[in-house]
Amino acid sequence: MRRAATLSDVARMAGVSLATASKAINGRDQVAPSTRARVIKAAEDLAFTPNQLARSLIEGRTGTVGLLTGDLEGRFMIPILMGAEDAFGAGQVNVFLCDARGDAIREQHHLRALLNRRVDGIIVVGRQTDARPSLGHDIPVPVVYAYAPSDDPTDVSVVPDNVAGGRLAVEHLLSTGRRRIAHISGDPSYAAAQDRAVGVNDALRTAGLELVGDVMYSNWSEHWGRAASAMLLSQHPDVDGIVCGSDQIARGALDTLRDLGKEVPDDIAVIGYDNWEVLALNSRPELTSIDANLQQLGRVAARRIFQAIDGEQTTAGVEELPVRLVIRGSTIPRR
Amino acid sequence: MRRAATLSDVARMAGVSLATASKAINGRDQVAPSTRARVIKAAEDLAFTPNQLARSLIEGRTGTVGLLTGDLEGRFMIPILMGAEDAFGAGQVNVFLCDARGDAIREQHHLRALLNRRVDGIIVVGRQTDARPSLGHDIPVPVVYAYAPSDDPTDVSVVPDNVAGGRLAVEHLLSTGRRRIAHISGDPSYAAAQDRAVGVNDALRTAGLELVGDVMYSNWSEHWGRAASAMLLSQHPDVDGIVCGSDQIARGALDTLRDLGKEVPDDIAVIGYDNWEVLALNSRPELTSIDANLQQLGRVAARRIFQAIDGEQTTAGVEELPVRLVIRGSTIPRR
DNA sequence: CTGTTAGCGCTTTCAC
DNA sequence: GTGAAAGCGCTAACAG
Repeated sequence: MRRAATLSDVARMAGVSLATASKAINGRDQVAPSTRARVIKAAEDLAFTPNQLARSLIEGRTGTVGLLTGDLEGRFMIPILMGAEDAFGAGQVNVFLCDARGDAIREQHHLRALLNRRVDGIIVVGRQTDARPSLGHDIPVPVVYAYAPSDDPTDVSVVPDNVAGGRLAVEHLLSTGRRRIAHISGDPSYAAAQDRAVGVNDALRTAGLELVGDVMYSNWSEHWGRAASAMLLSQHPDVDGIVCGSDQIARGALDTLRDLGKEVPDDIAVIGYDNWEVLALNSRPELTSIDANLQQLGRVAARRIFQAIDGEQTTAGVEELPVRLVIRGSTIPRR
Repeated sequence: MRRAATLSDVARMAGVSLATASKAINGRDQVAPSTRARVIKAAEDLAFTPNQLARSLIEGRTGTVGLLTGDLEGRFMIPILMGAEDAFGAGQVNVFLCDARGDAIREQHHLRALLNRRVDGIIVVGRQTDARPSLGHDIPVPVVYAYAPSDDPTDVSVVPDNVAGGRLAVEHLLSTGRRRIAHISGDPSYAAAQDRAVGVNDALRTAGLELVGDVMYSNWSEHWGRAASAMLLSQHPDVDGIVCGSDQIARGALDTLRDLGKEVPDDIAVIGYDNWEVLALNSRPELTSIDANLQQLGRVAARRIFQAIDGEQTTAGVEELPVRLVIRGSTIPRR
C-alpha cells in the first residue's frame, strides 16, 4: 500500500521523457508503436493510475457533480440518483452525495465544499414537491433542482407532474366503469396533495362528474388510509372507486375494505400513488399505482446540467415530467 | 457564471504576494493583522473559493472517500451511507457514491475512476450479508467491506451479527413466556437466512427447547409469510411464537393470523427482522423487530477507513456488530 | 517521433 | 512580515 506511481516513474522506467509517456498513455498519435508499447508496459508494471486531480487542474473541469439532498432517508432520492448516474455514464462522471439533513447551515457547508472541489454542476433534490429556497445565482456552476422545484422561477427545476398524476388516476378508474369516485389524500400542506387533488377534480369535471364527498386529508400513512376508508364507506356506501394520495394510504384502504367484506376491484377499485413496489406488489390484490418516473427525472436533471456545462441555452423555470400508470389487480380483475 | 477567482486574483487585488495571500487566508500567524484583513476583504469581494484540487495535489490526500455499492435500490445502503457521512463529519470529507448495479465490469470501472480521483479510502457495501469477492490487495488506499464481508479473511469487513439477531429474537419470545416457537425464513441460499436460523436454534437449545417443525425457507416476501404461516398453523396449531426472517415475512404472517382469527400477541407472538419502519410501524399490531444498527455499521466502517489512513494498525477479518431488539405490539400487548 | 518548457492553483521553505 | 521560488502530477505548445 505504498504511494501510487506517477507519470515520471513510468517515463523513467520506459526510458522516455515525461511528455512522450503522457502521449503514449493517452493515445496521442505522435508516438512510435514500439515506444508506446514500452511505456504501456511500464505503466502496467507500476500499476500506474493517472492522477485525475492534476488533469482536472489543467482542464478546468473535474467530471464530478454534486448531489445535494435534504433527506437521504427519502425513497425519492435513490431513483433520482440512479437516473443521474445513468445519464452521466459510468466512470466518466462521479457523483458527490451530500446529505444536508434538512439543515440550511449544513447545506451551506456542503455547497461550499462542493464548490471548493470544483464540481462541474449541482443537482439539488428536495424531499417533497413543495418549492424550496433557491441556492441563489452567484454559483459558478449550473444548478438544477429535482423533485422539489426552486422558489426562484429563473432557476432550472425538474419535477413530476402531480396534476397529471391525479388526472391519470381518475381517468383510469373511469375507463374501468367507475362513476362514484372518492379521494383520500395525505398531508394537505404538501403541494403534492394539492396538485394531485386538482388533477382528480379536473378529470372528474371533464367527465361531467363530481367527487364523492370532500377530499379527505390527514397524513400519508396506512393508518389514515384505514381510518379514512372506514369513514368513507359509512358515509357513502355506494362509492365504487378510491383514488389514494399514496401507496401507504391505498394499502390501508385495502385492509379496511377487506375487513368490511368489500371485494376489490369488483365492488370498489383502489388506486395508489408512487408505485412503491414493496407496498404495491405485496398487497392483496396487488396495487395499481401512479409512478412518478423518478429515474427518468434524474436522467433529465443530469442532462440539463450537461447542457448548461456545454453552454447550451437551457430554459429556466419548472419543467413537469410525465408520470405513468402501472395497472395491477386493485383496479382490473386478474383473469 | 464566469470562472472562479484564484488566489492570484485575490493577492493582486489586495496588493500582496501570492504567498502572503495564502498565509492570510489560511490563518497562518506570520501575517500583519492589517494585511490579513485586506486579503480577506479582497477574497470576499471576489467570492474566492480555494481550489481544493490544487491543495489535494500538494497534500497528497483529497478528503474524499468512495462508496462502492452493488445496488442502490437496497434499503441497506442508505443508513450505512448516512452513518459514514456522519462519521466523516460534514464538509471535511465528501463521499463519491458509485453504483455498480451488481455488475463486476462496472465495479472495476468505478474502482478505477475512484483511484484516479485519489480517494483516501473505499467502502464497499454489499446487498446481502453473503461474502463477496475481494477487490484484492493491490489497491493503494484502505478498503473496508460493509454489510457483505469480503471473501478474503485478510480484508477488513464489518457486518451485522445475524446469529446474535436470531438468538435475540428467540430470547425475547421466551421472556414473554412463549415455548412453542417456529421460524419462517427467507431464501435459504442467503447467509443471513442460515445465520439467523443458527441463532434461533441456539437460543432454543440453550433453553432446553426445540423448534416447532423445521425452519421454513422460501423467499423474503409477504406472500411467503402468508403462505408459510397458514401451513404452520394447520400443522402445528399450538404454536405460540413465530420468528420471521424479515419484516416482510412477518407482515404476511400477521395478515394470515388475522384472517385465521388468531390474536397477536395474545395467542401468538410474531417478531420480524430488519426493523423496516414502513412495514413495522404500519402493521396491526405494530411489529417487534430486530434492528441491524446499519447507521452504526456505516459509522464503524468509516472509522476503520480513518484508522487505516492514519496508519493505525487495523485488525483484519470480519467484525460482527451487535444488533438491537425493538419491541412493539406484536410480542407484548399494549396496555 | 521525441524532449524541453511553461503552466493549471496552491502551499511551503527560505531568504530578505 | 513579506515575497521569490520550487514543486505537487500532469498536459500542451513548441522546438529539435
